[in-house]
Amino acid sequence: MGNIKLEIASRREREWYRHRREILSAAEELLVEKGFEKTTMQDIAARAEFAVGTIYRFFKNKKVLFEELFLESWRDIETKLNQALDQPGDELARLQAYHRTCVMLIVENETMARIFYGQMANFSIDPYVGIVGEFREIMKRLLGRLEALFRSGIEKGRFVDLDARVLAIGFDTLVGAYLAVLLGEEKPMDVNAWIKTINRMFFNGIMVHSSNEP
Amino acid sequence: MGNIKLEIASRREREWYRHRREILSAAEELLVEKGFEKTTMQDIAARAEFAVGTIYRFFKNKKVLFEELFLESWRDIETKLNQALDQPGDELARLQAYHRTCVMLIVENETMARIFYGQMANFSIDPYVGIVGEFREIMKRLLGRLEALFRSGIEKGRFVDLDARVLAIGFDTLVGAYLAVLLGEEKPMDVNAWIKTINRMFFNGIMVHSSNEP
Amino acid sequence: MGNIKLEIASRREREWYRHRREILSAAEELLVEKGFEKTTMQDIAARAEFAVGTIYRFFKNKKVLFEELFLESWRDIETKLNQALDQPGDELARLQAYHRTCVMLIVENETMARIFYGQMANFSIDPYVGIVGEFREIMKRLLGRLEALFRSGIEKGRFVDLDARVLAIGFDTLVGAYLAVLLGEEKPMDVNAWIKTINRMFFNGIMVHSSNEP
Amino acid sequence: MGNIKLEIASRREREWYRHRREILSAAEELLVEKGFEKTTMQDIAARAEFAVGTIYRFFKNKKVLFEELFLESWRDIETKLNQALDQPGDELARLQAYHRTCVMLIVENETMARIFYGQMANFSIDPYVGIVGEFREIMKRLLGRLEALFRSGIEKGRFVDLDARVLAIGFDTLVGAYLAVLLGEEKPMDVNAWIKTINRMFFNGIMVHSSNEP
DNA sequence: CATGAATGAGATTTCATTCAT
DNA sequence: CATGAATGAAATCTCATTCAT
Repeated sequence: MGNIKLEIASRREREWYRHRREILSAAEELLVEKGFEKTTMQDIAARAEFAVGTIYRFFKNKKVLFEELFLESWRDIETKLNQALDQPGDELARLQAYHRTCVMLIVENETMARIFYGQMANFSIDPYVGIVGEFREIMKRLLGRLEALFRSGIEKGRFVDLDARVLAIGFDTLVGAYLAVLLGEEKPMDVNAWIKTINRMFFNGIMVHSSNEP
Repeated sequence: MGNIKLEIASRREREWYRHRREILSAAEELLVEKGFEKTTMQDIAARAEFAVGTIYRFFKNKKVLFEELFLESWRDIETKLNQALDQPGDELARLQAYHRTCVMLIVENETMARIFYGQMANFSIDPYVGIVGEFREIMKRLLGRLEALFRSGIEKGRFVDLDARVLAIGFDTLVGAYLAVLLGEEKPMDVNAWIKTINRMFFNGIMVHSSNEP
Repeated sequence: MGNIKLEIASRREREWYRHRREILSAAEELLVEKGFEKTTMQDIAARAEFAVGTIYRFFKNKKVLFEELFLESWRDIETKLNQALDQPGDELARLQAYHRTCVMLIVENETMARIFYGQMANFSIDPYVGIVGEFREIMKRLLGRLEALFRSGIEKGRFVDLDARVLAIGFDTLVGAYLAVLLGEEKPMDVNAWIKTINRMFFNGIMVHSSNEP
Repeated sequence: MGNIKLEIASRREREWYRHRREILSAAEELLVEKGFEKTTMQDIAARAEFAVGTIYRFFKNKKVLFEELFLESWRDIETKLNQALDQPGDELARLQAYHRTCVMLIVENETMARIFYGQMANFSIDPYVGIVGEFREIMKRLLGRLEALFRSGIEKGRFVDLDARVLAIGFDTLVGAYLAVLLGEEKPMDVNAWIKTINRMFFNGIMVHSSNEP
């Protein structure tokens, strides 16, 4: 008996979560296709195959819907990047793990990575969704960790004595640039070629002994 | 008589052009403040101190207004960057001129640079402004020139033998990263420190003989 | 067996009736708190601790729910006021009984009295609740009885020869004014002071021999 | 030249005011016919023969529209009643002037009087229009003046020594009762008969020397 | 020409009602 | 029967665009 009840509750819950995901996915698709302001709740409802009213059972309003869409993805991204930075190994190994994770994220989760990875910062979304703050916090935390990593490398004499903050920003930006390429190019660039070239270009520039062959 | 008419016509023309600029400037200000969709024609009219109807004498509709706003700025940016790349001197000197011009453009013309330089991506999401194509063309032309420059440097044995296209993209992105910093930081970063660090980091990585002290 | 069935039926019936009351009470509370249009069926369901669908097993629709809510209260009020007017004693005594009953009703059953007693008017504006007719009938019957009482008093020479209808309306309105005071005042007025003053003011004005000390 | 300009401005202004009145009148009609919540902006626009958007050029939103509708009428009512209370003559004369003015207001301006005169206080309008406060202030001011008048009469020994506040409320309510009659009756009651009876009934009850024959 | 009042299509959001579980 | 998720019609409000003055 208890099991049956539990199962029923569980099924409901699972269904609820599935519907929520369907709505968020529809919203994500439309966000890419039409942008935030041009995506209407009618659009989302139609794409998710629900009635408009149903959308509002899951999300208080349009703003909240998109905020939750962003936050869920961003937090996932932050977690994964943190895991990369927490890997065992020296500074170089960690940065390379960060790099690989970024590329993976971009490939796996293009939409959100596109927005998250440097390409968002302000635009059409900015004035409407009051979420930029959270986004900036996440960015600030990640940049802070990168900066610490570079500082540690500089102190240990592994990296040349450049501004750790600029290095962190530069590294992060370079890594993110792959996205811009993905967007702009008709034929997507080869991931490995990209990683290899960035590694050489960037780390050759900052390693004290340029014996870095990844 | 003919001269007078010409003068009158000329004055009219100049006035017409001046009004057009006032409208575009108002639109630019509002674009930064409120974003594209949230900026109304009434807003623009009020800011430019014209009547709404008057705006429509200058621009067929809202879409065209913003397209012309972007195109004018972007073409100006392209011209200036081309001039930098056309300077006398070797590849390194030209890249450094490009770099300096970018920073100058960002500082002088933040609004458009912000949109142009790397922040464009989620603008590309918005199909309303059907101008992304033109933007990509400009980018493609500039990247093509950068790529050629790198290829030339590699062929002359001045740069290490990396993929010229990746180098071009990487360089351009790094240069544009200054904008992200401007946006994200409370206290703006020192321009010179930035230029110096990027120069070292990047060119140390790709110069065959790292005797580059700008 | 028959008895058992009867008992079961009876218990069901009693439960059905109890649930119906719970729903009506919830609706009444919300009516006061939020007004008719702003009270949603979801609100009522939540307050009554039933599911929305259940509400519809008791009442065909929202309109009917509120109609039944009003009618039940109003019929109760009519019954009690009729009992007051049926009391033994002369005209004055009956009017005073009517008066006391009104005050009691207002105190005991503020919500409905508020709607019933004089505050109804701009409810009559609302055509949604098609119940105004029934309300008017009840009012008409009660006013008719009051008018007859005044006419009888006038004929017996106990009241001065004024228009019985206007007297009835005036009396009824004065009595109802206590409600307006209850609503408008921060510190509620003393019931006894109110009754005493109204008695004197009103009956002094219409009694032939003003020896009326209630 | 100046005159022409002035005239043009004036014409615009007059037209603006006229349109505003047309909208308010349409809203008032519909308020009586359908109630506040059931009256839609579409309704008002259709009745006033404007487009919906036009209504919003005159009133920020529905709430404000109705607030201005009420306030304008209420302030007019307050002014007229104050004028009645400011008339030369003794307390009795002023109260009778107040009474006559009320009846006149009710007859001339039924809708607003209906809402203003005791019949509003709380209902469908209450939870939506945040104007009840202003309404109560006006009521409080008027009741205050009535109370002072009664107190003055009591002190001069012209009225019997009853609670001045209850007298004020009672008088005001009685006077307003005519409205309830207007609403409930098919054949409207004779104004003069009403005034005469109320005068006698009420003032007989409170005058020390009942030589009051108006 | 310039003006800005008027327009009305379209967006967001609510909520009475239904119906599969 | 009870439930409450789903529905979609309808309400409010916005704003690009037109056009009489």
